[in-house]
Amino acid sequence: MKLSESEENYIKSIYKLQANTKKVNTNSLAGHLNTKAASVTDMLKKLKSKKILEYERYYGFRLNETGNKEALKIIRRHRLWEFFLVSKLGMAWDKVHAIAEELEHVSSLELVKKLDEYLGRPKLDPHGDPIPDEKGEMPELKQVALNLFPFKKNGIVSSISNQTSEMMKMLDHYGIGIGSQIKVLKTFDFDGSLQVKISKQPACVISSGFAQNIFVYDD
Amino acid sequence: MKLSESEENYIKSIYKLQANTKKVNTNSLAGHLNTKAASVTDMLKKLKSKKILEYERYYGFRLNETGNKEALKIIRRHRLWEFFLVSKLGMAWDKVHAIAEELEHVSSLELVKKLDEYLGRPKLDPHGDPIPDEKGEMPELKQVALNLFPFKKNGIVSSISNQTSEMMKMLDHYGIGIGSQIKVLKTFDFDGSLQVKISKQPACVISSGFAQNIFVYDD
DNA sequence: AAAAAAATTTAGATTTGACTAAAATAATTT
DNA sequence: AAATTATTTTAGTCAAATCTAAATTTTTTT
Repeated sequence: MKLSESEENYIKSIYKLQANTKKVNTNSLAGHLNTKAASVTDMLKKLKSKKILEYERYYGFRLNETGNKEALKIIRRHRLWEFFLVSKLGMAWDKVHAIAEELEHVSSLELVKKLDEYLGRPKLDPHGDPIPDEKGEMPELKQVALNLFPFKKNGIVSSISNQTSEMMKMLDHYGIGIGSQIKVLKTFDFDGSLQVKISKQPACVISSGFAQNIFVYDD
Repeated sequence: MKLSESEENYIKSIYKLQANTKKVNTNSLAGHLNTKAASVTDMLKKLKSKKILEYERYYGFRLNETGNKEALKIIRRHRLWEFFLVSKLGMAWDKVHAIAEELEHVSSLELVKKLDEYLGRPKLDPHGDPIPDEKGEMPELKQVALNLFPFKKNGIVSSISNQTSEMMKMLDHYGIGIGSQIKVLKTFDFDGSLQVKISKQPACVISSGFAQNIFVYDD
């Protein structure tokens, strides 16, 4: 299905709004997209005619199966790009959203597939939101601060909640970045510090305060 | 300067055409952009009013200083993305142009800067075309097949002119990829094979046929 | 259940970019 | 240098996506 940038933005917003309410209404979508209700109505007709949307006038709307699949593809691209921008380019996680909003509309299947592989098939984006897989399945995972992560489990670093340069220096020193493998071996009750193993490096000890800012999910 | 996708495509095409002829004419631009002369005229007026274009009706046109700078920015983005797609995602060099045509319109300055750094500030794209630097300067470099590259000079691999899986296997074996450092130590006249040093690996010998497909530029 | 308020849709305009057909201008040929 | 041909521009449409203002439908209030 070939979709315009605008259609894709509508689909994405409807997808997000319909998670909360059974039927989405025109005004809330207009609010979400920063546009006017009349413009929304126009687009709803178009999406209905493209058989992406269940829509009866005056009664609200929601995406059908096809629409949901399209939404998941767009969200997948968005989150993969966010992951790329943070983990590879080292951009701050609060700056990547706007750029990913543009990149997500480049829809080459091969590109998305190769990008996913290159990034190591990440499951969560840097905000901790799940990245739908190729089939549109959402991994049911949550990220947890490293100090709350269970012992001896393989974790993957999904985000860092402190983007200061001091934090960066420490991350760099320990060789920790988005996507790194990490395992907690034990904790010391005295000051809450943790012994951890990072990828293939020898085990080391990190402070509790440091660990609180490192978010991890179950591999 | 904020430019629409369409405006950017016009600017890019004018830039390319004006390299050959002093003044660009409407029909050739229409041909280049796969559109009609009348549409071109409309856009010329717009670009003139945006003070990007020197244009007198019926007499041809060319970009002014501002226009040239904008063109170079777009070309820079295009070629950096092509480099990314080939060197990092491993896409075939004849497939990346179409995708880069879309990616090039994402114009965040920070994105371009970080991408450039991440890629190691490449000077040529995978087709051997120069990548303008941040200031819009075009490096004056040409790629040469490795078998014709001078001895003992540091070269950077810029493209591979044979994208078969057999070739890929060999490249992989030798640890050669787009962006690799390479130096020719000597050649053997008997069969034209070359002793080369690749990045920090120990020197090794490669066949002349292999070297003919590896393009390199002077570092 | 009628009136008032809120939400939604329609009608008509606007902008961007493209198109066709006709008119204007430039270049070429005789 | 006049006529023909080629190129370019103008005039008028069209489609996508937006908007405002008015009309319609639903919901809420009295």
